[in-house]
Amino acid sequence: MPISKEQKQESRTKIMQSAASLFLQQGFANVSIDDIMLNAGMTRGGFYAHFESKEALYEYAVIQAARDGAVMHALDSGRQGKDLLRHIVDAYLSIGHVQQKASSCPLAFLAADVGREEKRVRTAYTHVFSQMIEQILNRLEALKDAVMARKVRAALAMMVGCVMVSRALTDQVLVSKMLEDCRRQVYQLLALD
Amino acid sequence: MPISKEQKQESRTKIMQSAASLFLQQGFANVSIDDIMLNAGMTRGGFYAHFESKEALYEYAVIQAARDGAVMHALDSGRQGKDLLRHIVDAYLSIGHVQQKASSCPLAFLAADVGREEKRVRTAYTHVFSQMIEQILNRLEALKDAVMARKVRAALAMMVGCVMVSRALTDQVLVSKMLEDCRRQVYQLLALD
DNA sequence: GTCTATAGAAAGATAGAC
DNA sequence: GTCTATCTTTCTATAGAC
Repeated sequence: MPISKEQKQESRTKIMQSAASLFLQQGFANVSIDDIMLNAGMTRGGFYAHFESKEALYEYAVIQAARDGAVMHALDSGRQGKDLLRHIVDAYLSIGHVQQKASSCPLAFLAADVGREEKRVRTAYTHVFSQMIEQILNRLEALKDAVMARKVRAALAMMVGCVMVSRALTDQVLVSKMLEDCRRQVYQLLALD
Repeated sequence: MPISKEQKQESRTKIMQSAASLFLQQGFANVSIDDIMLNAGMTRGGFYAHFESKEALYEYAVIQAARDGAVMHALDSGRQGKDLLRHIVDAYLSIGHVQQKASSCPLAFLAADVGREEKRVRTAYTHVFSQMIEQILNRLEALKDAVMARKVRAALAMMVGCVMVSRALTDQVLVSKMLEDCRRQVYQLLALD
């Protein structure tokens, strides 16, 4: 790849990472193109050399957010079977995930926004969701079957709902209960004890 | 109450209902005060006789959304015990709840937005969430105990996560799987079979 | 490809008539 | 209390220099 093409790709990636991070923290509508570009170390005007509109960027930002997310990193760690599942569940249903807005799960914190977007964005979300399920199942080896697939989907729904609700709550005792209740049920559902 | 006070209250309620409906469907940031007032049958200027700002309204809109929601209506239906639980779960984890943006659960579709708001809004959400759990438990009579409370919280998290994710997905086969998987697990968790 | 400057539209909030 | 009119800010997107 020529130098200029490489540099363009580098800028493009920076923009997508910046957008993914800001959309996760503040929501699509609350982030301006100015915010995205300054956060990426550039200025407003350069944006349209990479994306035709803010909406068009959203599609790629969803995929970028998944790539940078904690679940994908856990999948890259080489863990397998129940060890992998425990690792994902413990990290996901933690106070840190509720409090630190910096590294949040895109499946949870982009869901409401994405549900209101056009088809292209929702298709990107669907792809990310399906791939995440599939990759988890592929690391379960002997445990992988249709029943396990159903359990993983249900467990993921519970984890997503738990962190979403918890982040909106002000009562920290209730947040702790939610995390503990859901962790316990997911453990039981996936037979992780 | 004098006529004028009654009329003011009536207008105020209309504004809150209009806002609750629009915030649920489009998200807080995508709805303008103009939208809210026109949807309530009034015009822009009158807004500030009722609320000091759009943010201040949000707090009351969260409570109004819960009052108008399907779960509260199920609680008002007089059902009790497992019959009530089945009724709530079946209505919640349905294609209708995923597709019809008109009457959505505020605990799910306001969560991401509320999590980014100031304390007053999040306190209103916390109050709504706690009350919903408490009211469900109070209708379970003999079934009500600490273990059941844990199960209800976990079940609610799964239901919230399921409809949130499902509404963002484009693959309708996957949506059906999510709804069915979660319904099955919630039934098992709450012993509704 | 990235910059500064700016056009054009939309939004939150206020002023004053009735 | 509700209306129309308007101030001010902010945003998306474009134009033109380098």
